[in-house]
Amino acid sequence: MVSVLGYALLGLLARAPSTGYDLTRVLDRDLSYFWSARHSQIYPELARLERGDHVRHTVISGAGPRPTKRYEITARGRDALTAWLVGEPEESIERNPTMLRISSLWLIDRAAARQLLDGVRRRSTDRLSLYRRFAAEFDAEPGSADPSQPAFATRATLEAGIRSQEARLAWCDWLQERLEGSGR
Amino acid sequence: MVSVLGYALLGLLARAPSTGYDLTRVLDRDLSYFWSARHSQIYPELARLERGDHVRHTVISGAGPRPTKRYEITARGRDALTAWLVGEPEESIERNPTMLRISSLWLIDRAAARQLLDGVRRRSTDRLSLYRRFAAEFDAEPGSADPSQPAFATRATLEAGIRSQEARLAWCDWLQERLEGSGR
DNA sequence: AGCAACATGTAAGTCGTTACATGATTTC
DNA sequence: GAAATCATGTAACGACTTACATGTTGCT
Repeated sequence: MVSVLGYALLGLLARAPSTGYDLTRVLDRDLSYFWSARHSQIYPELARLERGDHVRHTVISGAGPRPTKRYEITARGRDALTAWLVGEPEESIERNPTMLRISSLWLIDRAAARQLLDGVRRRSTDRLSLYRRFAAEFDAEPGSADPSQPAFATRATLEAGIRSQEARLAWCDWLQERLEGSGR
Repeated sequence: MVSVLGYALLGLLARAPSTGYDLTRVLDRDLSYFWSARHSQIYPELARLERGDHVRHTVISGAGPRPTKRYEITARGRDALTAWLVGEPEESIERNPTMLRISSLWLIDRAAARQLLDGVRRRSTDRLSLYRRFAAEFDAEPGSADPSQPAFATRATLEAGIRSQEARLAWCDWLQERLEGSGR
């Protein structure tokens, strides 16, 4: 039994062998816009994946107080990952704090509503420009057009992020018009 | 200290007094497309909100083995809710299993990729038609155009859902073209 | 010499899900 | 009279966050 976090780690390890620290940089610090995890979750999960023979490690030289471990995916791990990709999707339980706030928008006056909406718009704008910058970098590389390359998949997730933020910004305009339009 | 789930419950109770069972129907079964919770989480959370004087209950006649409790929001609860609405947003940690799958799309062949993408498209289409049906119902009512009515806020979240799904479907088309276009 | 980055682990606590438990009222 | 719905609670477990703990290497 592999958890979703386990599949996230397998997906990264299928791209390149990495240390737990490398994986943490991707999932905690960097561009973790569709999955995130802290190192305190990642290290135990790697140990569990190893117990299930989905990854294996070799000790390499490194700067930590403990032995530095370089993990790589096993054949069994790769099989489990590809089986999951086309398998039944988990019920994605949406938990969207922004929309939760919006659902109580009727409680506050127009000025407060504008403030709330401006915050949403600003964060969305920031996200969008970040994604567009990354997407441009990928488009400059050759691998991003080849479906068998990791860069292709990353570019696809970036496109989803871009379109999602564009849609949200258009929604902000729609809502603002409805707010201002009413003689409240 | 009120949790996000606490604010979700306060938001519902600000609309109408309810039993824990009523709240469960909304957050677990019904249209819980931006927040969800099970009854085992809701009942203890209501008790905690009551300890903090954010809600209060009165016992009414009902069909359960225990006394049926009708909760209503207090002035303090309403203040906490409106303060949260315009306060600092929590870091919304995106956890998107669909995009996690897509990020490993490069591992599988064209047929499997098409299968994965078709699943995404189908679920998105279903969601979209559901949201559109609900939105049409709201548009028929008068309150949905008045920003001080709960129906206005619900209609706004529905619009966000609609636009989000439309964007995802357009993204599916984009990705499919890029997949088929390459002579893989 | 000092600081940032490297590097891995555990512990305590919160949030959320699944399962256990119970029994009255309404509908067919 | 059987089944669905109403109605509230607890227990065990898994997922995730925050905090504790430690020490090396490389850069300035």
